[in-house]
Amino acid sequence: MAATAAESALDVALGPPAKTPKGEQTRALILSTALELFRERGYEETTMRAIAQRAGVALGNAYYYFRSKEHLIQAFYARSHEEHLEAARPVLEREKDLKERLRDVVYAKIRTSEPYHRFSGILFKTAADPHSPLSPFSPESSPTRRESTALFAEVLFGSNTKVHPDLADELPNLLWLYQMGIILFWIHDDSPGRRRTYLLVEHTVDLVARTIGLASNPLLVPLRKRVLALLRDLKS
Amino acid sequence: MAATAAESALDVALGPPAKTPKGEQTRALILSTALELFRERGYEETTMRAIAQRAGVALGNAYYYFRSKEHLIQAFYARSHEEHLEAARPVLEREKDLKERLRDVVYAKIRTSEPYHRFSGILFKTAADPHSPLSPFSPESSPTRRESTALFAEVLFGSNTKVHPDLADELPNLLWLYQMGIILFWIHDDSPGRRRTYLLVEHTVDLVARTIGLASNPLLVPLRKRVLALLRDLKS
DNA sequence: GTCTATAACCGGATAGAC
DNA sequence: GTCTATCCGGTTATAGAC
Repeated sequence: MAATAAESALDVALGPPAKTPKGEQTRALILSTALELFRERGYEETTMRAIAQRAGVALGNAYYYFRSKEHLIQAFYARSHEEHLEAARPVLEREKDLKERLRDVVYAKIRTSEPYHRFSGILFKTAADPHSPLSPFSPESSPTRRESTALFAEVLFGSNTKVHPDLADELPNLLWLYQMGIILFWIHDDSPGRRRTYLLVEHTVDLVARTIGLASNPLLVPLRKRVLALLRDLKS
Repeated sequence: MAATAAESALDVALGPPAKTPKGEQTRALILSTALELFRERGYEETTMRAIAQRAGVALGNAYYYFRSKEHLIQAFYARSHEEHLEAARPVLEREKDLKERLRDVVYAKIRTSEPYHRFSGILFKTAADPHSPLSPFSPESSPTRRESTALFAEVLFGSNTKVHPDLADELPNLLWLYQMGIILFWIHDDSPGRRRTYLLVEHTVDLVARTIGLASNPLLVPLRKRVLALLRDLKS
């Protein structure tokens, strides 16, 4: 189920041309060559010509499969999410405590992204541009975003913390946003072993989990209502 | 005082060549022409050749004053901050309530940035890359950032809210970060009249101001200590 | 120190032949 | 699906004028 969903996201991310098995193979070759070079030299330093050459295809052929250099990033998103899913699955099956689940899922994201730390800076570059189809908020990214959000829904509803029904719709989105914030921090984090990022997660995850648990507390009803009203208004 | 500081930031942003009055004038001409074109057509669609042509200078001359197209953005930062300062000054003199001060200063930022809303997307693109000298977190940007932070220090300490001394060092930074978050939202906000952004500010500013006021409350000592410890650790 | 003119390089992107 | 040729614009280089 999760795997099927991930594949569909990949399709969207990778775009139309994927008819024949051979074509599929060529695209995969180009993509992995590209990521290889990105890891080795960084994004800016990797030219489309270099990618094509190492992959043993013509420049134009690379553009046949990927509309632009940036679209390689979109494909990377999708692949990265798949790896995240896989790394997160065991935790979700084993652990039932919300805080632990949340922490381990976020850790999984960071761990699986680590080989691309340098490259990810560029990734966020395109992410911040609202009109780019590569923005995580863009319609083009919505499949991957939806799946990523679904993962957080599972973090939430598979835990033994009672989630107040009012929050059920919005919380997964907010957790996804929380993870985006962590990643933004991680991108700027050059401490050894990404110490700072882990520190930040360790502390904030506790805060988040506690807040979710407390949200049912009668004392917090007005605050909860207010936050929910704001969220609703922001969408309209 | 504020003006002097702003000028020094401009100098850094604009770079070395600025000896003669004539040169100063030429640079200003190139910059305003560029911003004009950015506003009209957007960043990507504006070529350096077009900027040079409309400014009536040779292409090489544009590069004489601005190391790259992106460096025009750095200059834009500095200019934008100056306008923000100017727009914020009357508020800071008139109003003493923390919440009002904070809101109006953030509003001033949004209002003065409004003509560049489209362009600002690109701006954030480059901002998000941690290795770019244009990142607001980079050393190159630190003068403008420092001044921007100083503005929030004034918001804080010029108000009639008692700020707990433990927080004095960090709060201005956090408020600056808060404003960055608002701007990130604003960039993605295409609602008429930027309704959503104003809504978000309206609600969160209240939360922020309240939290600052409550931070002295004995009940919150443990939380305050914890947050401060985290912030300290994140820097080490 | 400022500025012009012009040519060239490089790499992302496109067109069109096969 | 794949290739070659070409365009376009950021950037650099040069050589020289005021």
